Amino acid sequence: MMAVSVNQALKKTLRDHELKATSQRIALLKLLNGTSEHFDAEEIYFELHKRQKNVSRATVYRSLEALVEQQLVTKLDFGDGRMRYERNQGEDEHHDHLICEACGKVIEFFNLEMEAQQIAVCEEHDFKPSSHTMHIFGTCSNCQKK
Amino acid sequence: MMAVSVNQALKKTLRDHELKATSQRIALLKLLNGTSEHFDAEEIYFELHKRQKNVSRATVYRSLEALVEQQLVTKLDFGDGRMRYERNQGEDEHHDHLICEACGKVIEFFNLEMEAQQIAVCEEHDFKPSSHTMHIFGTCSNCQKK
DNA sequence: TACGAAAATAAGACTTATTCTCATTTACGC
DNA sequence: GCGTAAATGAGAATAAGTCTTATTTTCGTA
Repeated sequence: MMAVSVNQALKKTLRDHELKATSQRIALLKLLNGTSEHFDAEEIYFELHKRQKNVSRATVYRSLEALVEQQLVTKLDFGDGRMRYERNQGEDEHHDHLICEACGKVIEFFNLEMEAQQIAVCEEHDFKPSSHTMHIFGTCSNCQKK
Repeated sequence: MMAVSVNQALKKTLRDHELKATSQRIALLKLLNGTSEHFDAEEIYFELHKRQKNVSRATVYRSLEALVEQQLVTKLDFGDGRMRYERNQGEDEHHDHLICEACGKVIEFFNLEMEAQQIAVCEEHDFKPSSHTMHIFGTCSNCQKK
């Protein structure tokens, strides 16, 4: 059935990144794969248990770390004291975030001009960038009306 | 002597912002005022003690919170698990940061075009911004040579 | 200048996200 | 199928930051 080949694909993805294909990592990837939410570690732990995958908290953290290192997952810091995680879809799926302080909603955006300016700033300072965070905090359309 | 009038000025600053001018807050402002470093709470605690101001940790956190709320101080999150603080110099001293992952050096920059793009993105999404973080991580000029 | 209410502080207990330890289990090349 | 290196589980440990409560301080008013 379907599930088998999905698992096979995830196994291959993991192995292609020099990670052992443990059932825990497969479950974790599958979870992040199937959502646009930005889960934190505790939510991931809870969601996996809901799906009968009793992965330990330590493994959640360790696996996420490994996946982030392999750039299969991105670690996000929205400034509220815990990290969030999102699946990297393709090669060039980079985006930034608008974060609503009222309802927690996260809007993803990409702005080429902004990226270009970042590169320009780095060049000015002879700085070699490896990553960046661009988060705009404020109030979303919906929450402004309330 | 000099120190008196500096203290008087800081007292006025605090009172102008509806904060009681306690010796702890004055010492804290004076510390941040006199440095371009981005101290974390523990460093501030340590520096104050070095200067014979035995402010408690709780007060360091509470005072910083009050100063941030009054926009006298900016709270920065460089993603390493603790918050940093910097004095706001004037009204329009906003800037972003290049952070060297090798030596920890922080380079401040301001890019008008980038700020303009941020506003444009917000308008596109009918999003009302209150603040943003733009941090570029990478390797500084010096560390690239090593 | 002294008084008193409200606010701020000190000290340390507490919380919460994350990391570490170590005994046990699992993946996977042979 | 075997052996070894890597991964996991369970819970202890850590660390940044918050909370509690008794005490002290600020500052408007007398």
